[in-house]
Amino acid sequence: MTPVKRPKEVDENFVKEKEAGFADFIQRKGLKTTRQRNTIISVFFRLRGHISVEELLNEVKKVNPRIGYATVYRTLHLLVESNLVEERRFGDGLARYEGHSDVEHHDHMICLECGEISEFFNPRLEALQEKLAEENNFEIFRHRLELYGVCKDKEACNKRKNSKAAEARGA
Amino acid sequence: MTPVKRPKEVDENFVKEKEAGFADFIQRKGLKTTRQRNTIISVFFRLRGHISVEELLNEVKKVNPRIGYATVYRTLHLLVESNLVEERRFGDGLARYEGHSDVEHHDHMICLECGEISEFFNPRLEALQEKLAEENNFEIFRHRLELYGVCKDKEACNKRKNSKAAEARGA
DNA sequence: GAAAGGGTTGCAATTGATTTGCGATTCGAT
DNA sequence: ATCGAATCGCAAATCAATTGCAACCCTTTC
Repeated sequence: MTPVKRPKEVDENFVKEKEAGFADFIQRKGLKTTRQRNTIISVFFRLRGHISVEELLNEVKKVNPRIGYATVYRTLHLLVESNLVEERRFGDGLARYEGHSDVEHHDHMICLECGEISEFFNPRLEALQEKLAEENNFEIFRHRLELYGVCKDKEACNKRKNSKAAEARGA
Repeated sequence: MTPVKRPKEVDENFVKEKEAGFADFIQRKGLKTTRQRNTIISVFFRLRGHISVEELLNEVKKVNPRIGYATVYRTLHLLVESNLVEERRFGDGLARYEGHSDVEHHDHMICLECGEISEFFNPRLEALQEKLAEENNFEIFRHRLELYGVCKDKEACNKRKNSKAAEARGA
């Protein structure tokens, strides 16, 4: 298995690249650059993990409190359309967004106890999927694989669960 | 690849088994058998494929027009809780339900053109997932794999797409 | 560098799926 | 048949997400 590691610190080059990519997209589409969009994407690409709209909006509001849900939603749609961001749904009923192409395609393992989402990538898995599609006369554009279960390391798992619970009470 | 085949005809034994399983569950939980629940599960297990709540309600209303959304939703939740039915979401924003354990666990290929959902199962894929989880110190309870793409058989694909479009106009 | 045209924003209202409150009804153990 | 609890049906509420619209702000043009 190849666990996917995300950089720990904000990579300014990465952010710049994304911002440039978005500017390109905006231009190609004949849309406009705006203060709000800049704020949103700048904040978004400095976050890591699987961001919900609410989480993103909270961060965005720290920069510009007048930005509301609608603009965040609309900008996120543009980001998805521009292929700079992927939308995911893990069954808790709300969409999460992930800046990708830094870490290449990957799949997810979701712990039902502590909520930890780990990412992994395995070329044999990918190859096998291609093979199966081939046999079924099907062409894969993208796929989604999610493993739901629990961490075997109960100690670490409980720690995460508790810190999450504390967070929920506190905030 | 092992495509999963569903029986073409309603299998009365299968339906009976499911009904019995549900009765068991209801009893264990100290809940009650009701006319509505009986109707809903009887109708549900005679349908095949990935049923949306609306589809199910339509069918149910043919038997008892007074049954409404709430009861169907509530019954479906019980069915999921009892493990007789699986809930799935394919990204079109509405839940679909599938009676399972007739056809064992399987994954999905979804054509983005014609909407066809095919099912498949591959033991190597399953084994590989287990292996990856093992290496990551993770225990899998369940997983979800969806391949999104297009049928290579354009003719069949278009036919399905058109018949679906016609249906939408007609109904 | 002002005006024009069109995309964008923020807010509130809307949608669409799903859930819930509640009075009326039905179930099932006694 | 009776009684308490579970269930139903409906309408109202919820929740995430979308949309209508008047005010606003980019960009291009002159």
